[in-house]
Amino acid sequence: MAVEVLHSGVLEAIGAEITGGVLPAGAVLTLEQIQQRFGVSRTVARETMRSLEQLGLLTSRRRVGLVVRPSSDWMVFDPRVIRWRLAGPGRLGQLRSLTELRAAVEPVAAAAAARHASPDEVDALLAVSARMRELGEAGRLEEFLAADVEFHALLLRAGRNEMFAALTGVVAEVLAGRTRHGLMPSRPRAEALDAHDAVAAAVRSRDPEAAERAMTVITTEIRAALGDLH
Amino acid sequence: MAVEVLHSGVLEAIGAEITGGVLPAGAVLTLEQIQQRFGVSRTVARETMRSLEQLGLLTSRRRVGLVVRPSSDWMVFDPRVIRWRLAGPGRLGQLRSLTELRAAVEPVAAAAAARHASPDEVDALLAVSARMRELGEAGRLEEFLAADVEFHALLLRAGRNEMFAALTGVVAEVLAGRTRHGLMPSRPRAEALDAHDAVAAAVRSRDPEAAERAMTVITTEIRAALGDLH
DNA sequence: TCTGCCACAAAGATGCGACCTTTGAAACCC
DNA sequence: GGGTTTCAAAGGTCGCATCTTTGTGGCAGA
Repeated sequence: MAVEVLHSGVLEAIGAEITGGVLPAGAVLTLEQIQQRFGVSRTVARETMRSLEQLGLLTSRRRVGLVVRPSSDWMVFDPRVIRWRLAGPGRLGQLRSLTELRAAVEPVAAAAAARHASPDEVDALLAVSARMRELGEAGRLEEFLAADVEFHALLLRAGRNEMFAALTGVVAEVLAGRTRHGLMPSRPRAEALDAHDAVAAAVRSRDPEAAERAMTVITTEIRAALGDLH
Repeated sequence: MAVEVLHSGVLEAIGAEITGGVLPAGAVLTLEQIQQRFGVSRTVARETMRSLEQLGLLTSRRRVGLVVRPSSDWMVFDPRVIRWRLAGPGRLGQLRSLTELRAAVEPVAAAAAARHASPDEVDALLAVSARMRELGEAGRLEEFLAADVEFHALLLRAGRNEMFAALTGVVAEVLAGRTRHGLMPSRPRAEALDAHDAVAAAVRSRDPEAAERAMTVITTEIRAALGDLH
C-alpha cells in the first residue's frame, strides 16, 4: 500500500463519487475530462477507467464516453466498493445488507469449521475468544475490534471453503463499520462473549450443529442491534 | 460481446492460464513478454495487467515483473474467475465450494423473498415454477435449465438485498455447470420440482420459515448429488 | 572470508501525441 | 417523411521517451 501509484488516487476519487451518488447512473464522463481534472495523462485516465469498468461502476462506449452504471450492476462484494459505500450516504443500508449476508453465511461457515478446522486453528480460535473476553471486559474497544475480526477471519478460513474465506474482508468491514458508527455498546455484552466462546468450544468438540447454533446467536444479536436504528 | 476489444482477448488467455494452474503462484511475467506473445502494444499489456491485478491474480513489482499470486488471493466471486475455474481442471472442487455457498445463502434469501417480494414477483415465481415442471416432465433440459436459472434469479432479487442479488451470476454458473457436467438426471426428480413449487407457494403466502425450509430441501439435494462424485 | 555499502541495470510507472475504428447524429437526397 | 450518406466525436491502439524503484553483483573494509 505504501507506494500507491498515481492511478489509485484518481480511482478513489471517482469511485467514491459514483458509489456516493454524486455521479448518478447515466452520467457521462470522458477521458479528456479525467485528464484535465486530475492533471494526469491519457494512459492513467485509461487505466482508471478500466478499473472502474471492472468494478461495474461504468462502461465505456465509443463516441459517447464513460457512462455510469446503475447500482444493480456494481460488484458489491469488492472491498473497495464496500468501503466507499460505507463511507458515503446510505451507509446504514449497506451495513444492513452486509449483515444479512453475514447472518446467512457465518452459521454455515461455523459448522464447516467444526468439521474441518486443524488442531492449530482450534487452538487459535480458543485463544482469540479468550482474548476477546479480556479486552471486552477491560473496555479496550480498539483491540477488541481487532480480535473480533481475527476470530471471524479464522473461522471463515477454517471451513476449508474458499468462497467463505473470501468473505473475510466483508466481515471485517462490517465489524469496523459497526464500531465506527457507534452501534457497539461501550462494553461488549456478556452474551456476545459467551456466544463466541461457545462457537470456539463447539469447533473444538467437532460439533457442527452446536457451532451453527452458537454462531446464529451472534448474528441474531447483530441484526437486532441494527434493527433498532430504524 | 460482439465488438470485443483487444485487451479482452489477452485477459482471457492469461486469466485462464493462471486460474487453470498453467501459471502457478510465484510465476513471473513481464510486460515485454505479453507484448511479444500477443503482438499487442504496451498500453494493452498494461491494461491487461491492471485487470489481472484487480482480480487478485497477480501483482506487479518493479524490477521483478508480474508475479502470479496464490489462489487464496483471487477474487473468487468475480464471474470471470468463476467461469475460468469451471472451465479448467479443479472444476469439481469449484462447483462444490460454490454449492456450499448457495446452500448457505439461498434458504435465507428465500425467507427474505417471502417477506419482501412484490405481487408481480410472486406471480412470476409461480409461473416459472410451473414452467419448470412442464419442461422437466417433457425432458427439455436446455429450457429447463434456463427456467431454473430464472427462478433462482427472481428469488434472489425479490429478497431486496443487493448482496443476495449480486449472487445471481454465481448461482447461474453453478446450475449451468451442473448440467454441463452431467450431474443432472435426464429428467428432473419430482422432489426437486415439488420443492420449487413449495418455495413459490411459501413466498405467496408470505411464510418466511416455510420458504426457508423448502429451499433447504433443494440445496440439500444438490449437495447430495455433488457428494456422490467423491 | 565475511559483511556492508554502492553503483548499475532491469522492469514497471507515467507521459505524449499520432493514428485507427466505431458510432451517434446531423445533413441530405429521393 | 423516411432512408441514406457523411462527418466528427470519443474511445482504442500504438510506439517511444523518460522517470522511479529496487534486486543484484561487485568492491572495499574489517
